[in-house]
Amino acid sequence: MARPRSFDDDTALAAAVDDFWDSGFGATSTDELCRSTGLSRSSLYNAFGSKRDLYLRAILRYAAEKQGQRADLLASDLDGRALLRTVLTTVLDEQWGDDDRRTCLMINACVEVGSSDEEIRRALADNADDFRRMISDVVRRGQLDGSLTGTVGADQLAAVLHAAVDGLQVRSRIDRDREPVDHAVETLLALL
Amino acid sequence: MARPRSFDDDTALAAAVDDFWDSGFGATSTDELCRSTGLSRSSLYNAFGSKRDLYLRAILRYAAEKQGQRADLLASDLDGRALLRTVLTTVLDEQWGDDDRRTCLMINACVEVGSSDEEIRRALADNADDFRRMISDVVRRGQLDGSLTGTVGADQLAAVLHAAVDGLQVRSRIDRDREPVDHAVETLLALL
DNA sequence: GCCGTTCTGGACAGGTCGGTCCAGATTGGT
DNA sequence: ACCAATCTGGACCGACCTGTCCAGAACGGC
Repeated sequence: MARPRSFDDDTALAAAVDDFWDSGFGATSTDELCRSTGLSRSSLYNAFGSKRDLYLRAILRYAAEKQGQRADLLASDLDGRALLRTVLTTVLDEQWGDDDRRTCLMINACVEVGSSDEEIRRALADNADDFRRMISDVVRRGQLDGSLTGTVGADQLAAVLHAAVDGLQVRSRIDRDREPVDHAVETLLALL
Repeated sequence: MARPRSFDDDTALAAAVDDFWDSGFGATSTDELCRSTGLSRSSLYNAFGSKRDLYLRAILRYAAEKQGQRADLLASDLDGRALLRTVLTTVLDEQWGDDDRRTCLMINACVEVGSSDEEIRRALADNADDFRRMISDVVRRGQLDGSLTGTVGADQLAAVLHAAVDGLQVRSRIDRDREPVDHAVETLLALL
């Protein structure tokens, strides 16, 4: 009935995720988005509407991917304490393995956009809730198998652990050496 | 010998701090800096050199102010645990009292600029070290007066506490209700 | 009152920004 | 072979960006 699209939406979206992750929303130009996706301006705008809409789609895609990775981790048969350590170090591994040592796209978006766009805010909050729920599941597993102490509720601990790992990412942006960050993870685990 | 400046450098700098805190480095235009400081373009560039130099000065000024506030807090005669709670809630009070619920300028700068500018990176790292040292002092006080347990070293705990309060600020950007954040502070204190 | 020096207002330059628009290309259905 | 519908390349728009420049203003010292 009509001319078909000559590119794959999700492939283009993946490239946009990387751009926004690199430079944030404001500092990513539509020219750069065209370059990295390989799309012309018209195709980009025809497919995604606006830079802001594309940003929202990028955040949702990133969040869905992360949620999948979390499910994979939960399928592990490690005990609760070991799995919790894995969860925390996996986040930091990803950051320290990145050339620019980028913080999680979600943190970047929280800081840059925050609550100024309700739809984006909700996407960020949903992702944060998902992550906290996952951490809570891990802690609960540890409390049941005895590898973690059970004096404080898993949901409460998850909120603290989530905040701590986000803060460690911020710290990793400016630290030269990873050792203090890993040390903080061990200190955190020693408290549980 | 020459025409004197018709404005106060530090007053202008204070206005620049607020601009950069509002919008970050990239999204703050030099026009906006002229408007908020009341300076003309020539005066702004004559006094501060470039937008990047002004940004660095703004960060240093903000850090110095924060360091002063920390010294004031340390002069309190609260016991360690109560003072630690005050330190953490003061940070969050400031954020939740702000209309845009801005995260600390240092966090913003870490996320936006990171290590891409060595001079700025050092300023951010110095401030983070100062803050951790202060938290460490507070924890040590608590361990000496018995209000906090002494099983983990104060420096180690300070790193965790610093990360947690930074993470809670990120969370505060998108949460609608402050209660979960305060609850996390209490959970954190319950672990010590 | 004049001089050397610094400051100031505003115009200007050269580039980039997000977004629109349209003519022409490309398809599936008939 | 033709149509309706969608996609695509690239020109284009008006706004905004950082930084420069210069003519003239405003001072302290003499």
